[in-house]
Amino acid sequence: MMMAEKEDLGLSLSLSVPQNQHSLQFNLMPSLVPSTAASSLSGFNPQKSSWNATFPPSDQNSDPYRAETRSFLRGIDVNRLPSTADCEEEAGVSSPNSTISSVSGKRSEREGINGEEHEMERDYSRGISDEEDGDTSRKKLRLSKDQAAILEESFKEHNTLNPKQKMALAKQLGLRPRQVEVWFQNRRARTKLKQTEVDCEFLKRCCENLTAENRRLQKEVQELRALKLSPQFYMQMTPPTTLTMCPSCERVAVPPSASSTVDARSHPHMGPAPHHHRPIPINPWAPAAPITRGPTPFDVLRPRS
DNA sequence: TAGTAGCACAGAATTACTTCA
DNA sequence: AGTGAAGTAATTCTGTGCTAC
Repeated sequence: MMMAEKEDLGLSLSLSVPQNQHSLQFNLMPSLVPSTAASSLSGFNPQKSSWNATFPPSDQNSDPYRAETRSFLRGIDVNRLPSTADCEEEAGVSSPNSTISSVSGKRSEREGINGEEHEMERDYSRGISDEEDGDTSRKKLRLSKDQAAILEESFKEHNTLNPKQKMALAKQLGLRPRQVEVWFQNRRARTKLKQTEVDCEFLKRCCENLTAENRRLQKEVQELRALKLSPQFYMQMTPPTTLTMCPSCERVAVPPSASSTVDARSHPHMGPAPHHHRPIPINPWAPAAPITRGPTPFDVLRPRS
């Protein structure tokens, strides 16, 4: 039933946003990206659309059809009170292969209808019966499988419609342009919802993985801390007490007696000349500060630049 | 040129209805 | 037969961008 229908919708979703919108480019865990991501919404690519060869994609900024519509609208009063025909069109009409369960009530009055569309709406209103006309409850149409399939196909080609596309599709389906428009609106909403679900799932998995990684690292830190306390570890290392650091320049140095990679004589503050202050021993094993990390043995032994 | 009104359109939220378990 | 959940067509509201004045 619904599940099968849902699959038929062909909702191929991914983390990328369709068309011109920016992709969600998480690079956290590439391996986690759902397989659908790669092929996501490829159907929406307007560039390869064969439909667009017939009907240029709608462009809000430079849509010639909009301009056409506007210039037409300039000739009519779009704010007029609904005519009888308009009222009838509001009652809605079922296409031959779709089903209507009840009769619709009101509809936005602000909506302007361009000439062609207007005529079309009126055409559909002709078949209305008296009983439908009198019913004030909202009409709900059930699209036939064929209608839904065609709508899906065109949605795959492009998820928005310009007026010409809308008209053509409405004509093809035997629906009112408004119905086609509404279907596309709802379809976009469903797509977005599905996309959000996918995104949430992905982020959830990212979070889980990061938590696991964090736990692993914490454990590693604990192990290293435990290790540094063991005598064997000390044996392998130069005793920290032999290391000294100049508090002035924070360079590591060793007393002349100790062998080290850093020659105290070459150190400006620790040469034969009397030092202006006493070098302090470095304790690399001091517990790290809660926020700023204290020096590790590796930090101390690493030659400074 | 800037400001504004009118318009179309899209998205979000919601309602109302249908279908099914 | 009644009911709740899910799906979806339709409505309403709001924001945005464009055009004409």
